[in-house]
Amino acid sequence: MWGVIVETEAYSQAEEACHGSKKRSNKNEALFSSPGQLYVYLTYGKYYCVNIVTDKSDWASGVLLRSIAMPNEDERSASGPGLLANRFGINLTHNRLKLSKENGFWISQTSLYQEIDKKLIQTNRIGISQAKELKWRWYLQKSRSISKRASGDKSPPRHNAWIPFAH
DNA sequence: ATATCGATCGGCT
DNA sequence: GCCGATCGATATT
Repeated sequence: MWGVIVETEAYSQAEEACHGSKKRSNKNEALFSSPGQLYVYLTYGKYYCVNIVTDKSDWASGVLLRSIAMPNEDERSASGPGLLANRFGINLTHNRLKLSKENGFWISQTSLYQEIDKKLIQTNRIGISQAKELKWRWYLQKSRSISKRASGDKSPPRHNAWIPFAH
């Protein structure tokens, strides 16, 4: 099972919206681990969210995977962090997992890369109450698989599918 | 088109 | 008891 990551958000210990900005505990320990590991948490009692740790150890950081466009699937099947985790079967047992082929989860460049329109929109993160001013959310402008808009965002296009996964 | 709301639950106060 | 890095349904402009 695979797809193209089309929407992400960044989080860092340096700002208040990051789960690791205030306390370090068993719950968020993964955020402080080394790059390439997963930080998975339960949100709203219902959904899991998946981050990839990016910065050095002992410095909380992560990129939240928000949407993935998948071939031969509904364009919204992994459109949003909770749906994404669901679709890929990721839960708390994957917390602290290191990305690698051996572990069954990894990221690589796709052969479709040349065909994809790589224009990005950079805007505000969704669902946070602090550090709202930071524009640390990015998505592929032409993707049809973007999650709901942040307030004040312009609507992502739902026409003009950006090539690969037309049904 | 935006706004509000309920479901659901582990961790914290 | 309160609160979420959510989602889908419903209500309202």
